[in-house]
Amino acid sequence: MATMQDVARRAQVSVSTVSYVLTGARPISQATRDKVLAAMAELDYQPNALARGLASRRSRILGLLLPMDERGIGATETAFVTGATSAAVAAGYHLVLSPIGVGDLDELRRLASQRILDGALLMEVQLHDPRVDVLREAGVPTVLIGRTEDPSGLSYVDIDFDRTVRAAVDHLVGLGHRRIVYVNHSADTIAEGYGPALRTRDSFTAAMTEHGLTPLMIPAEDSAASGRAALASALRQEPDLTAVLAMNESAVFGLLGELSTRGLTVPDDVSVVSMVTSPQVAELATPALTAMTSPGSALGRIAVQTLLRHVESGDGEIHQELLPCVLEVRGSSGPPRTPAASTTDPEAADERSSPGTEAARRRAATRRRA
Amino acid sequence: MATMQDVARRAQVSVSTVSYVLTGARPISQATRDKVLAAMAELDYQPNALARGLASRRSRILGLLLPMDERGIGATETAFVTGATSAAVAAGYHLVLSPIGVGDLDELRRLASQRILDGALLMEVQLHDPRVDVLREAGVPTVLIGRTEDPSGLSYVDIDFDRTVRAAVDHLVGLGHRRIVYVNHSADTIAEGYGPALRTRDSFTAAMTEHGLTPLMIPAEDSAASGRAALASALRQEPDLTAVLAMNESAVFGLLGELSTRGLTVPDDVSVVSMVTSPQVAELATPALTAMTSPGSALGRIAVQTLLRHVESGDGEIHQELLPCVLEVRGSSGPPRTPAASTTDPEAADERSSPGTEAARRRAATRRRA
DNA sequence: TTGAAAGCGCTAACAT
DNA sequence: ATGTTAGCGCTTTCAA
Repeated sequence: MATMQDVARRAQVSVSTVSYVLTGARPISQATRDKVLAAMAELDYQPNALARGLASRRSRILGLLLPMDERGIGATETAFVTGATSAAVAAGYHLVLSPIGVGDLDELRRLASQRILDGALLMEVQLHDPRVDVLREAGVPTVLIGRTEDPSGLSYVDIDFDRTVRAAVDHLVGLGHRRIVYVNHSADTIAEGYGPALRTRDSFTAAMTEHGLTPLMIPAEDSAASGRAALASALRQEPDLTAVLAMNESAVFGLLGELSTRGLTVPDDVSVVSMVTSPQVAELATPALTAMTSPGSALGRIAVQTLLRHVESGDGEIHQELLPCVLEVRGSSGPPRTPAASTTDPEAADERSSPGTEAARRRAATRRRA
Repeated sequence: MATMQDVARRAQVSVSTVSYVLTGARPISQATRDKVLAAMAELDYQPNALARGLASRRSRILGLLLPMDERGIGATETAFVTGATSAAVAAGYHLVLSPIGVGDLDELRRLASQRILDGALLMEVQLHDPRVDVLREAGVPTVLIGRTEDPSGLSYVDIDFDRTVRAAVDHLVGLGHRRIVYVNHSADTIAEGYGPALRTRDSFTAAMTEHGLTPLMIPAEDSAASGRAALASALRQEPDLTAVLAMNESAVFGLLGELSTRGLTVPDDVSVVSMVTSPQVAELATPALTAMTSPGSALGRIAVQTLLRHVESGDGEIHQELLPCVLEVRGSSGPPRTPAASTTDPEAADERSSPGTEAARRRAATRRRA
């Protein structure tokens, strides 16, 4: 492995000159630069990142702290990761992911205090997230993906949940829906203080109230079974519901299964809108899900750019930015069958008595639409 | 940030003694060790990873090279990652993920030549994978997750696709199925030389032939739409099929949707078995999918242990290991309706002429089972 | 059982 | 515009 010494010798210059053509920290004459570059190419020289990091106190490595629960990483997070990675590479940094959650504080402390990372991106931020403190104590510049309860003094990028929820509710209300149920994350998650769950809850309540409608929220675990249960519970509390807004991607599938089991068609009997869902996942369902698509890649890029500003300027100014998800209408949302008056419609009444047959007939008619 | 100097001074010993306490590379008297440890604790000393790496030529960082396509990382891969991470941490290493695919050879070369990684785990290995060469040229010890076409001289851990496919086929044949279709990954993927697609194809052919059955394989893109098309194509080529074995997790959902659209119930009309699928994803479907569960976490652990053996012994001996997936029977598989003789059954013949209505009737009957 | 000191490969003053 | 050189914080001979 060639070192800088080798390059310097071969180009007949000093090591510092080689270093400076690499870093660009001071002007080098074109002739010298060419000699050095040629020598590098001939020797297939690659700088030693550890040596450079030790001398410059900059590892040029950014960490993306990404808790991995058993459910995996969704397409939404993936888009974020790829956006962040390409932004980092474009700036000459490496972006490494570390599957560190709120439970692995010791490993985080190790990683943060060993001066391996120039900065960190924190995903899945809780309202009270101990990782933020660990990173601050270790002096590692950080950008949050998400927000703590009081994010003053912290840079973050996050989804604009308020605008996202309102856009979803507006879409459904615009179609004529009045009885809309919101299937949120689990009660535990809410109790833990998971921001998206709390913020969407509040925004949903506000949006519905402003429309003169009654908000009903049902929490659901991150599983299909819980989605089924949530739908059952929703129908119990609101038998006339015509639309479901769901935050919980796993639950959505159970919810759809339960609707089908009950002979209820989507979107004719019940419209479904999925929040913060990638197109890929939305297309998995039958019919494909109308969804609020998250700006994952853009969030990743902005987060890295913000972080680099902090890293390179020795803590620059705070940057806080919210991006809304974008509504993408697919097959799972449509106008309600009987706008707010199901009993006046004889066919609808009939349908209620024998939903299976009726639903099957209707499905046959709409088959080719999906 | 305290340095080793500071610790040495405070403990009244030399820096080398402090270093030896840390590395254990030579015996230290208990008294001295205690002094040093106390000083470290008092100063909240953390070794500088870059300095240590430069001096020892060991970064103690392992890379997990994990291509991230737009579909995200499944629960299977996640289990692998967590298994690998905990094994690495237990050995005092960091495990960082880098979203590097076969397309990012330059970034890989950078990462590999900069001496940041002591070793690498390569996921989603292709039969002819250029990343292997890049890593070998850079002298980075590597363990494959998966196999190249000729893996001699390379350590790897992989799923035992042959045993997995045979177990799945045996399960279906044992239930009485004769017409079984295999929905594989896409034709492009196969052409590219993606190992799992090729190996399962061959094993499926062999297993079916050994049972005296005719193998039929249908390729499908990684999408629900393609899963629908694959089912349509399967029914065209094999109208009497009673079971589908699917490798492609995304396609499975489209396939299930298409079955439902056609009024075919699972598992009464068609049994479905999903390969290399996590319990979490299997539960998303309605009914829950009978699946071959991958040994993700164990694979991760074994891969890291193998890699560390290479790293620490300066290339130890080759280790190659295959682990099969385990069959987990859920609601999507059962005995076929008419064991291998559909034309002798009048009701079945009738069903063929008007599948929609007939199926709907049957569904009403089985509704409560799911 | 411990200490002294020479690097590891690079950056960044300080010179000229 | 370029060269000289003192570290960065640690590991690891070589000595004692």
